[in-house]
Amino acid sequence: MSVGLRFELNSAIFLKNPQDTDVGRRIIQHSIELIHELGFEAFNFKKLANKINTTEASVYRYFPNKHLLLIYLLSWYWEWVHFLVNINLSNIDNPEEKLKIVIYTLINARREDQSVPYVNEELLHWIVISEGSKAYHTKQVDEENKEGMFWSYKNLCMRVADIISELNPEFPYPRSLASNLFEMANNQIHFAHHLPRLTDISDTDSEHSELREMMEFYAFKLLES
Amino acid sequence: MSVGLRFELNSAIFLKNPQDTDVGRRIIQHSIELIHELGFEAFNFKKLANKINTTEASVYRYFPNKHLLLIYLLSWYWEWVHFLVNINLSNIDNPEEKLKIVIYTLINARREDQSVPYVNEELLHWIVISEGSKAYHTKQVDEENKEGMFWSYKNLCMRVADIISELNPEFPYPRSLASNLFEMANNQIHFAHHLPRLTDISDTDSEHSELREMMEFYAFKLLES
DNA sequence: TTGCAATTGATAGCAATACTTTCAATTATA
DNA sequence: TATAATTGAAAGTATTGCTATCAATTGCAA
Repeated sequence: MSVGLRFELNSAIFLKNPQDTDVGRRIIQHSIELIHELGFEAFNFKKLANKINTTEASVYRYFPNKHLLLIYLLSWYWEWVHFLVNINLSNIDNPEEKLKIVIYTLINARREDQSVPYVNEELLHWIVISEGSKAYHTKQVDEENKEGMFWSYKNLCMRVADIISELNPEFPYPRSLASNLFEMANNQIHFAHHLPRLTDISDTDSEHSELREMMEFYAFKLLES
Repeated sequence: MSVGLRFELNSAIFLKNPQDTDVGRRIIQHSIELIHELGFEAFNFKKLANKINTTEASVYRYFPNKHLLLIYLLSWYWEWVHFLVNINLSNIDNPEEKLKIVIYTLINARREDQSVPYVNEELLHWIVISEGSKAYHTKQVDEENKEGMFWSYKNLCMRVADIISELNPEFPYPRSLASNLFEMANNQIHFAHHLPRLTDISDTDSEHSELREMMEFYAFKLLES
């Protein structure tokens, strides 16, 4: 039984596709809850196995370790955002409008009603914000990158870079601006929440409209010719 | 015997000031080398103790755990950059010039000749780039922040925010721009090195002059009125 | 210079983590 | 209904993260 959306993630990330089985989907669902609850450091496969009434060994049959599970969740998230971006851009021609929609979707993906029963997109967004950068801040980045494990993130990033270039073909830093917008979106939310002196946006704004305004200001100011 | 520079870091970070003793300074020196060599995840106090011919127990007498040792090293780095910024700005009045110098110092601090015998500033810079964000991406951020453990970073960031406001008092996002410049400096170097499709700057440029140009472009474009 | 305090070294130990292995029971599929 | 794939159960191992104890050494103060 296949339910709802299904993303084809790089098979180097997992040992057995968790989208295919009940245990697999329970791993996804409850690892999101547990990582969100405990933080990535305190999270482990034993606790996860207990929570979903299975064994450590079974979890290890899907993922070689918790780091790859994290990469899996993050890739899933970026595939999902990419999917939403595609939907939201389908009728749009004006590149300015496109960039605005991208910024909106980056920040507010969780508000879209496209959803998957075993994924809590809002919690997953918090994981992306709090733990996302750990995916590629390791000694094994290069090998993992060679295996294509960051493809989902890079691909979406480059999609945005293309829109930036479309908007202003003379702009010399489309990729850096794109990746910076992604990092900024996450960091500024994180700072607003935990280190408020590092940001001008407030933590109370659950729609992130201040952040959205700021990011639009950044992007369009930088891109004006 | 006190040697060279000495920074007063928040005493909540350590149990005993490592700057004061020989073992302490060896901990600093060799933890930098070892974290750089192994990455933060594979680094631990046992390996460190072996490397400096002491015991695990002794290391634990200085730092309660490796996470706080990381925070210590990062704080040391930001204090040191702050110190260099202060020196480099001492005769400068023009706020544009100030911001340029800040950007230069952020990226090229390791080239300055002010140095401390037991700290390899170049390696430490790599640690800041690769492991820096792990300091505040944990479940304990809020407690640690309450204890003032991120003061060095926040303080320098706010110093830069002040320069930004001086340059353009109307600019609505001085803190966000400051923190974004910090994050950008690190991330773009990291990307150039490991995930080159996420940036427009190249990895070959050891002086980071491309990055510097880009960051100046960003800052001044955003701040023009 | 003796005497006390602080620091370190050496050793041991313990609970938790990150896996791996084996084998039997169950479930899907052909 | 046979066969393969999947899971559960249990046990085991090496490493990690950390604490405790006590003796040896060193620093400093009277």
